[in-house]
Amino acid sequence: MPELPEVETVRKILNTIVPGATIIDVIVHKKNIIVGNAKVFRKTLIGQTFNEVKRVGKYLIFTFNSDLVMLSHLRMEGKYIEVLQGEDDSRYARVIFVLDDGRRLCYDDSRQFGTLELSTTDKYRHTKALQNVGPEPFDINPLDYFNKIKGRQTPIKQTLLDQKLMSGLGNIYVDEVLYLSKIHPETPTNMLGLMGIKTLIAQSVKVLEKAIIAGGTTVRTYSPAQGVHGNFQQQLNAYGKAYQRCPLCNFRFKKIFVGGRGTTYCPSCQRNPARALTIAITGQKASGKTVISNYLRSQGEVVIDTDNLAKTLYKDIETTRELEDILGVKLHDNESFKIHLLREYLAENAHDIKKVNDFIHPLVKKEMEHMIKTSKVDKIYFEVPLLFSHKVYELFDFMIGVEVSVETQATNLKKRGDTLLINADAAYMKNRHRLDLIIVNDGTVDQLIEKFKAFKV
DNA sequence: GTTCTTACCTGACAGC
DNA sequence: TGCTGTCAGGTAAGAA
Repeated sequence: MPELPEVETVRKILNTIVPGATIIDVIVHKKNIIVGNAKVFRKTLIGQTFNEVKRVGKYLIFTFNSDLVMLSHLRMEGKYIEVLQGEDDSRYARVIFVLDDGRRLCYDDSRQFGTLELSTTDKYRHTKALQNVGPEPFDINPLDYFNKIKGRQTPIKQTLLDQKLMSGLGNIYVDEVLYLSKIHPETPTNMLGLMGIKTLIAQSVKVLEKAIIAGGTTVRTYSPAQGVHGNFQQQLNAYGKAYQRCPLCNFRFKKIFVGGRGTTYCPSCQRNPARALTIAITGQKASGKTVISNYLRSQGEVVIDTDNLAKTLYKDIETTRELEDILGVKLHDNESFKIHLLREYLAENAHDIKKVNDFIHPLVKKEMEHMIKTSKVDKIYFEVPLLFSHKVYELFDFMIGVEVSVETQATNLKKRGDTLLINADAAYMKNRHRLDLIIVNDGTVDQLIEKFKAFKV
């Protein structure tokens, strides 16, 4: 994903390849890459000799031995590949510049998000594209930036990604900057003071400078050019580290979505001042979750039981009617929902349990989100047996799992005459690597509580 | 003016 | 094995 350091790396490579070369033909395989008329684009470029390649934000600025300028944005997958005489064009060559010395410069872009646009030396700064490019962190005046953004309520991550306000940061580096600044990505922008903004700009400069020296970052499908790999991925602290341990606090990095972007942060180092800390208590069936919940309540903590939340949903006639339609079976008697009818149906039609879960769990998740958003306390616990269903775990900063031996579990289940239809243990076992703390409940209730007390946030 | 949503596009990968 | 759905994310455009 080309952000400022990757674009700078591409610029440096291009300056060793293109200056002095004259374009004798332009082959446009995909017209949608070109801003404006592709025929005019081709005709204008033929006969032009490349000069220096410059950069503004994430735009490459190709100059020529004339007043012509070509603006190139790589977007997601764009790259330039030099092809020597006799070699094949690159796999996703969308626009090919045929040079007078037999080489070909391929603009390669599998996803075709990139753009190429012609302008002139005196006009390109005023094109619509560059009008939307704000100052880079190296040049920005912190007070000006602060004054522009201080009224915004959007998460700071989205503000930092807004190229009009400040250019250069993309999804990878913004996570790094926020982690190093110890600022939660969802912190409302207007909750950060001038000092916070100054910290973010200073860290942006540091991160981008280091990344430029390392030649950018090579992740997933992106590398700056064929055979060229940046090394900054080895220095990444947060990006791509979801559910690994934070080296500073040993809690696990979490992954959430901010403005639709995958976001990794450390919930312990990066606290969100705008909402309560969220802690999930999950575990195998009959493992002792409720014992911990009751202990927390006795200590004055707020603990929400998600099983009860689900039961509340069954009191809403619109919800139960919808469930009735989904299953195609009668669940009401005298306009009143009867849970025993659902239980009886599922006992005989176990394959429909998934249908019920797919309907109920998202509703429970939504209700939980609402509770977190509107909560006035600074810490809120949820007892969540099905934490790993429908990505409910994304709601939590911290997660604790309680486990028991098979024998103890069997004894506990027998004691309470358990008739649960839903088996959560498989999902739990598959996802337990995401948990911050696993408590093995192999002793007395007091011993279980003592083990839980080791968890401190 | 701000905020949110959708579209652009295709390869990689997980899950069934 | 093959199919389907989801995710990756920079930016523009339009709606709210």
